[in-house]
Amino acid sequence: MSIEERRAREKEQLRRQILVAARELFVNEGYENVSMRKIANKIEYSPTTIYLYFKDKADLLDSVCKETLLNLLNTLEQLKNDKSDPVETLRKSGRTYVEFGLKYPQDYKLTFVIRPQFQRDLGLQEGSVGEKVFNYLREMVSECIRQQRFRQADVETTGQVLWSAVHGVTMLLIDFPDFPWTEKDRLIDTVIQTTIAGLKA
Amino acid sequence: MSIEERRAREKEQLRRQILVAARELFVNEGYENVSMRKIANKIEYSPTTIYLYFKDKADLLDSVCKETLLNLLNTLEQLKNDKSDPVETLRKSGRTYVEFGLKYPQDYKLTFVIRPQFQRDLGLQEGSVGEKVFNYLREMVSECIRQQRFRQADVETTGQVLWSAVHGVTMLLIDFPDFPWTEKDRLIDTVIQTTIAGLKA
DNA sequence: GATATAATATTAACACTGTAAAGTTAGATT
DNA sequence: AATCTAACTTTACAGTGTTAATATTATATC
Repeated sequence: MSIEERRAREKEQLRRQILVAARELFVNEGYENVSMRKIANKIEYSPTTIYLYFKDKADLLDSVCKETLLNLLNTLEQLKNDKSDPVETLRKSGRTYVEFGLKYPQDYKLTFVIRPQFQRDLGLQEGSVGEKVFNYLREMVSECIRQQRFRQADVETTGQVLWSAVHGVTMLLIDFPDFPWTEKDRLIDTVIQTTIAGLKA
Repeated sequence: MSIEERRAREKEQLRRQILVAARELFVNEGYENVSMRKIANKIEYSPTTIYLYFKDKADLLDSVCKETLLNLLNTLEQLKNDKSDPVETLRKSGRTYVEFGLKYPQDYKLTFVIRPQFQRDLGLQEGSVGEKVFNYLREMVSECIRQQRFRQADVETTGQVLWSAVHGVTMLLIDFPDFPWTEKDRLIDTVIQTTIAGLKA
């Protein structure tokens, strides 16, 4: 069995190698400026080898994005221990989300804009990482409502409102870096605080 | 001079023809699935003719997007007459913005996501249509603050917060059509009302 | 009306792209 | 040692954006 295991390990290694190369290129040069040949060159394999590990270029993108979502989830869940003030935790989560997007802007766009363009029916399938991220948000929100820190309202809608706000400011800051924004940190805080204030009212 | 005029007219006509064909294809098939050859076929000219009217494909996209912004601006400015309640007008403007985005989702994404990817330094140049759209928002917001219907705050920041909210919900609804959203109209209203409520607090 | 000139459109070509099919090679099994 | 099989490569196809050179057309001049 050892041989098979080693083979499986090697196969997994090459898969990861492709993934790492693809992410690096996607992030640095943009998805549509990266060709399968470029990725292949980077890992020193022939272009078509990639197709033995990934169905096509979109599938490769898909796998890269799943990793990104996992990173986001891990980053967020580090805040979960803080059980003191649910509203404060939610605020911090919002900041963390936006900061994640701005720290890896290309990854963020890949995941939340480019991927849905190539991958149809991406509507939070059972057990997906995307679902887990949204579940995190659900928990935070429902705790705020349970403790009556938020106006009594639908958890789903409230969560979606918050997501809209943080996604909006993240996307705008990424896509229009030359726009005369208010000082960035202040803008992000104001977006989050305003939304939270609106949910209390 | 009449001949020159006719020529200029004809030239303008073909330019428009290209623009119309490009918009239709971009909107129906997505920017990256549309080739210059496809556009050329549609207007029954050779592919390279397009290059006599537009610098390249990105320039063509740019022109299409400028038109889209002009449409958005016109749609919004129809609300300007309503001088009664500035907060109500702002709310309506928000709804109109989102509805515009959802009515022409591909145009919206082209303008607010794809274009910035190809066109660098798109930071609201003097006299641009984009600037006019943001000026519209500025006016609305500053009237709300002047009449003390909003908490005393920076007009710029407040405007940017509102833009974040409506852009966010628009993008999410476009990009994740299969997500289990709350009933769409209710979500849009809640996003806008929550943000406005937060700006009052 | 013939010819020169300018504007406009086309053809051919280049260096790419994603990907399918067929061919090759190295290692394990018999 | 022969065979089988998984992994990888070569070749090829139909398509891409774009440039340079060429051809066509319509106007202006003689």
